[in-house]
Amino acid sequence: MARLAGVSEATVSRVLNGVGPIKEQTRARVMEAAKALNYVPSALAQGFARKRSGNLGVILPLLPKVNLFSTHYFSELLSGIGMTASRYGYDLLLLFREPDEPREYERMFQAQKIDACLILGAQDVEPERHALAELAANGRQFCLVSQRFEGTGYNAVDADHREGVRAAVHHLLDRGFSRIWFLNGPSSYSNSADRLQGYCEALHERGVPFDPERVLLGNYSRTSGYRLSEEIEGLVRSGAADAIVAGSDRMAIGVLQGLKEKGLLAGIDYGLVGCDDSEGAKLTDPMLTSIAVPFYEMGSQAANQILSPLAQGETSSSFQLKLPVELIVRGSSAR
Amino acid sequence: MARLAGVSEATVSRVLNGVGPIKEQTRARVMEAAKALNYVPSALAQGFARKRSGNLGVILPLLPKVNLFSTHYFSELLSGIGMTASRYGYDLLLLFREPDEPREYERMFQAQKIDACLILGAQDVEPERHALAELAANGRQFCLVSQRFEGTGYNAVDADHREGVRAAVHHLLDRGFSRIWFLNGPSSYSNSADRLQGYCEALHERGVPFDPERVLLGNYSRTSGYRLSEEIEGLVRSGAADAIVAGSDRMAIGVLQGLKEKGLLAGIDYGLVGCDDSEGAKLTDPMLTSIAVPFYEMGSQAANQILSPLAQGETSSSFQLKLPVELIVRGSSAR
DNA sequence: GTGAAAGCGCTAACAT
DNA sequence: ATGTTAGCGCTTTCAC
Repeated sequence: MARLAGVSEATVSRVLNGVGPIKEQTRARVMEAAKALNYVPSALAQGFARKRSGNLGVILPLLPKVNLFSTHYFSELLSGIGMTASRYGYDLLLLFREPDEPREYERMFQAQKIDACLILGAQDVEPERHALAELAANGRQFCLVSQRFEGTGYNAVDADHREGVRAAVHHLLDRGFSRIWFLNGPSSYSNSADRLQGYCEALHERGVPFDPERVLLGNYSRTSGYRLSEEIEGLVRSGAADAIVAGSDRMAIGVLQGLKEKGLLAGIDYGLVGCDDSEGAKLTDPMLTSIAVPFYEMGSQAANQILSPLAQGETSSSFQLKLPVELIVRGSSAR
Repeated sequence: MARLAGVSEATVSRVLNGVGPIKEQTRARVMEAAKALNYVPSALAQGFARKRSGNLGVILPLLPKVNLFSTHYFSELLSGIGMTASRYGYDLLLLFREPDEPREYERMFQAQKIDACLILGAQDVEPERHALAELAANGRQFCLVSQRFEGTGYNAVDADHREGVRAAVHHLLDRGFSRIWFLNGPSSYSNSADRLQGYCEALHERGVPFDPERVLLGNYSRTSGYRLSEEIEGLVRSGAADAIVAGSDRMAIGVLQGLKEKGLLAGIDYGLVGCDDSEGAKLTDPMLTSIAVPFYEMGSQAANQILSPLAQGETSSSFQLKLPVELIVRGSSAR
């Protein structure tokens, strides 16, 4: 060890960790020795001694063949999380949640693999609720990203999907569309409920009665949108619908492609808006009007909220953030 | 500890690790106690004792605003790596490489944060070569994914890009295109050289002389393809080019969109093929003919090759895998 | 087949 | 301001 090089023992620890008072001279001597020996402390031993791993767990669903969420979603989120975590000296431990396996979040804490965790793509289903309750019961630090659980007070960072869809509907109404349908995703995602609420709210604000018949259900995939385009064609041709707001770009793109095959063009024959402003939104023809979500920022904030108290040894208070979204107008909602 | 519940001490360790001989009776007693106490061994202490972290490092470039690689690429790769790693009881430690920071790969080994690592998106530049040489010098287990370094013998898993582009060129020639240009990416990626070679090879096989003038240079982004579409328009209109093979779907899509704005349609006015068969390939109109790369499989194999010896305590031999790709024909190369 | 004991490399009281 | 010492929770010789 660097003890040979220097003269002391625990002092090395103090110097390297910047703890306690140290004479500038010895500090210099230690640093020098460390450099000379190219000394790198073992994070393993360190963690063991201070009972923390220095890892932030990131739990994410195993996307079998790309579904539900756009991959864009994950990579942006991960980058945001990673950048912020590294600022606090934390590393990311990636944990894939396999579809049917039990969710053993608590286990990772017990094993001391992670000091805290962020949960992406959670769903409001029983096993999930149970796993989260277990974490909460043990006082674990965790934060849900893009999903909230009513009546729990769990930490969460989300985007303001309600407001996004509200803006989208207003936009369509402003453009002269009046029979707007809403294509939503599964209700196990709180996002879905949020968007539906935004849809209703906007209609209400403009004096348009809400008609539950005008809500369709997909599963967030492009295929589900494509499949529904059959039904939607009829609606558009009969005049029952003149615009669609879809809960994801993927579904919107499915609709756009399906209707195009049937001779109906987005932005001309009907208005179309997606959600998430994924990369795909710029690839369709016409390009897709969509609601941009600050994924990077969400990841960054979630990591910050969780890590900042941990790093300072402070006790953390619960938080629920809702970040603003932005309507990006493109050709699919022209007229 | 479970020692109270059972009767022994080190025996618990033996039972839980399935090491050494143990009477079936005691084994049962220990297991029972473990279950009763809901005992989960500390991976931290375990790692400390046996000097290994149980983590597989995954190094990836911080994609600032999505570039070079499609995000599809990373999520597929990560899933493949994650699945395989979990089979070996390893967790993934994600390490973002910031653009200009020194690449401190070796440091993560010294700190014992990881036992081995996979490097994604490496480039053939000096700092990278240096960092890798350092790893090799210290006998670290690592594997490059989607990048090779000539004359080094480093472990690598790659796709057969040469063969992919070769197939693409043959396909275009078969379809009656004859003045095929190639839009390549930066030469710091071995992929780029591979693809160029496939391009030359195919032309050669069909008796078409290779003309270096017909090679354009982009940076793998959609924008770079879009920008080049200006030049390409001229080539197509003058008859100097009637088809393009691009080194990435992103560049191909940029070209497709740019030329469409100028009134030239892929699959009608010219042939177009991309690489990677990303999600975007199915979103353009016409859809993009592309070369499918088995990213998931590549990740899975890389993890397997690295982890399998580690887990068995065997010594590992070096490997260079090249997985097959598949040409997916769609509208952009019709005629 | 199972205990006993040493020790992995560091941190954190406690002394000085 | 710095040295001493006792572990952190496991694995692993080495005896029995």
